[in-house]
Amino acid sequence: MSAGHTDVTTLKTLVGEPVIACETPQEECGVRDVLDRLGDKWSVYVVVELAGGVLRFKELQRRIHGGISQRMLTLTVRRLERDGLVKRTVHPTIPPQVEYELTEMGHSLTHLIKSLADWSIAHRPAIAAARQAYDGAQDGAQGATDSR
Amino acid sequence: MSAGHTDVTTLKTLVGEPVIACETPQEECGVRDVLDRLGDKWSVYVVVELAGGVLRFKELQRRIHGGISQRMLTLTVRRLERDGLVKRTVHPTIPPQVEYELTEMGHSLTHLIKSLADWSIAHRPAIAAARQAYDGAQDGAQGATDSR
DNA sequence: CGGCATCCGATCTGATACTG
DNA sequence: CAGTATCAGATCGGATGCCG
Repeated sequence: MSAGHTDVTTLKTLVGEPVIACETPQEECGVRDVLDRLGDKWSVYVVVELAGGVLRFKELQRRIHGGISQRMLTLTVRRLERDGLVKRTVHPTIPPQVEYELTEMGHSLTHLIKSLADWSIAHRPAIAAARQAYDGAQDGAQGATDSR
Repeated sequence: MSAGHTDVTTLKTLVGEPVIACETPQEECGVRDVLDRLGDKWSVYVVVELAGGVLRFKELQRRIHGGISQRMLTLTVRRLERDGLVKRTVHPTIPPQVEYELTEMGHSLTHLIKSLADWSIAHRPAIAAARQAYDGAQDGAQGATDSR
């Protein structure tokens, strides 16, 4: 995805407080690797759904909120498969039946996602509040009067 | 990446945007909140840099290697500020001086990013191998499964 | 120095149509 | 049902220019 990323030097500790250290210079600490995968719109949802068990294509699509398009589900699932996070099994029947499931590695990622979810849930109120405060301040700064 | 992604110019309009409702456990919906923030190209790096301490705009920009443009840094930092992850302090001096630092909440996110980095580093070899195996298996006619 | 606005190319996504 | 191909619209990200 993109070029020009931060190299490791930027991931180092700045003020003595060890934060995210990276030993391999020139490489991006791998953060970008994961983020590129987690970063896209649907991967996480697919992993989450698959965390619950094996699912067929259509079923997987049906479960994902917001309605992922067939195209995106295919792309997402392919990337996850390529990265070894998801295993795809094709049953040569008619009509075709393809099942998806997490690999060992995929499951291990699940735990991180869980942490992210927990954090998110825990801080959502705070984030929402911050958002409102911010937006509110913007309004006030501009306009005057009122309301809201 | 995301549907509701903001541009500074549209930040205000976002306010109470729904977060893809949740049907089952809350895990899924909460994830989106965080992911939208972690998902974009630079947020994580900014958080990482800020994890080490207070930084001024220019300094922050300088540290993010790969060269983040002023525009993106501004947008990124604004989003983080809006979400209450970063605190922005303006010193009304001439020339202006603006300092950025993580909030309490921002720091707590740092730990998660650390986990992500650790996971990523630990599994990078496996992912690389999976990628190669996948691409290799595709050999035959279609090439081009690029690596990104 | 910090930051907003604008033009513009590069990507990403969804909708649609077609195949095995 | 599962997947591929393609076209069009929405977004993203960088470069540039102006302002306080």
